[in-house]
Amino acid sequence: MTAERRVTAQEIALDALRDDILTGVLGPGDQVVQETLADRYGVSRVPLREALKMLESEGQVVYHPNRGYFVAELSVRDLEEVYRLRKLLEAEAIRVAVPQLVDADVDALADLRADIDAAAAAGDVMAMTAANRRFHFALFDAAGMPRLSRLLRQLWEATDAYRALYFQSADNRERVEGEHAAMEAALRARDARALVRLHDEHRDHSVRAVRALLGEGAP
Amino acid sequence: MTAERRVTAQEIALDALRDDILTGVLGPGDQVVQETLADRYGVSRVPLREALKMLESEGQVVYHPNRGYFVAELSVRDLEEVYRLRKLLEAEAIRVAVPQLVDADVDALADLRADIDAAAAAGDVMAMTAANRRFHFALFDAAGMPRLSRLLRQLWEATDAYRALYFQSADNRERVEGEHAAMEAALRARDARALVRLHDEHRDHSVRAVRALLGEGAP
DNA sequence: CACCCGCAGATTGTATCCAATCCCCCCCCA
DNA sequence: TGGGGGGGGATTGGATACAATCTGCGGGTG
Repeated sequence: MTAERRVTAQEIALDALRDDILTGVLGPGDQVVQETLADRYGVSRVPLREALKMLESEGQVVYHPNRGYFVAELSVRDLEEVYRLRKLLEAEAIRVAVPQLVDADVDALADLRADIDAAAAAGDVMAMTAANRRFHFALFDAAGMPRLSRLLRQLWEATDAYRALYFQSADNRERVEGEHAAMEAALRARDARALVRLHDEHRDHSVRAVRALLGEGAP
Repeated sequence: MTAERRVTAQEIALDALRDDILTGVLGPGDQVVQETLADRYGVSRVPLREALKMLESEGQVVYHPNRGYFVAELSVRDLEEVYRLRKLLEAEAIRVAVPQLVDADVDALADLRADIDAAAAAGDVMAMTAANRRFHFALFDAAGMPRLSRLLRQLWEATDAYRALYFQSADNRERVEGEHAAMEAALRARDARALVRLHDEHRDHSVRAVRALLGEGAP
């Protein structure tokens, strides 16, 4: 099912929208002007609107009938809620996944972690955020709970617009590198409890940074 | 925002689709033939497809490019996952909500509970499932965590196609009535721990019943 | 007899077109 | 001066039309 080839314009539009939101081309609060974007993506408005409906039900955009779609803005309150839910659900994913990991899984995770560091070294923030996501979700997906993965993806995407900013600070990138190394050690030790704790700290750092970003952004 | 009047065809289509899935007019595994349904709902295929995209990202239908949309089928494994996630998230909602409840909230919840019993007494299964949902979500929503509410709604909707069947048994209806009464008592006592436990038992009963339904359904 | 090619009907995917709605600015009037 | 219409342009909402794709079936072929 996941192996279905994608050629539809809706998929193109969905990917392009996600990318524009992630990279800040579409910033929080911006209206999504359908004709403009459809032209830019080389599709018509119908598949673009279908893509927007998916983003709407994920909470990445909000819809006002007859007025259009707007990139969702996160309040500090929203942000806290997202991270609180992530804490709950990621802990569950980790507790389920860790006992099932075989050595090959751990090695694969190590490779993914290396990708993050490589992207960081190359100074490619976009590649780094993408690799970062692959690393974390490889672990979450290992729980074998597809709905849980889906919910987590939604929660991560809700803060996509802010995550790229987070990684632009060299300080943050460095700290993340260290945290990921610690995670890998816990993985090798199959220490779920430690891994959960490391994730909690990891999130605490990033929520603090993003909260600061929100603080400036909102007058 | 929630107060926006809805007149768009997409909303009509979305409601109609949800209803058809809930009532079993569209059963698990059925293909959603767009033209047929669009005609039945009195809309064109464009807004119908937008509604389908929302259901897709909620997991109520699955999409195969160039083949169409199909009502999602739940495996026993899916079912267990949905209930496991509900357990986790509902416990969180309850723990947050209960300390914030004022007497008026509890009275409102009692009224909603009365609605369920009234519908049950009238033998109106559809009204009962609707009232049941209002009762539970009034509590969850009281946590003041809109994203949590949204995730819970998605999880509930994933089993909508099976919930109606559950309530068709008089045994189940009777047990649920007793469980709800116990919940109300715990609410009045502001006893979150007891309320969480009652919800866990409540879910255990229904997951068992739905699992039995799935067992027959899948040869 | 199994296989595969290809056609016809059905269904989906998307572009285009037009109607409905909204937003904003300007004008009018008290 | 302030408030209340009321266009007009911009934008969205939706229906239709057509192209692309899939599915099922029949016939030919090894």
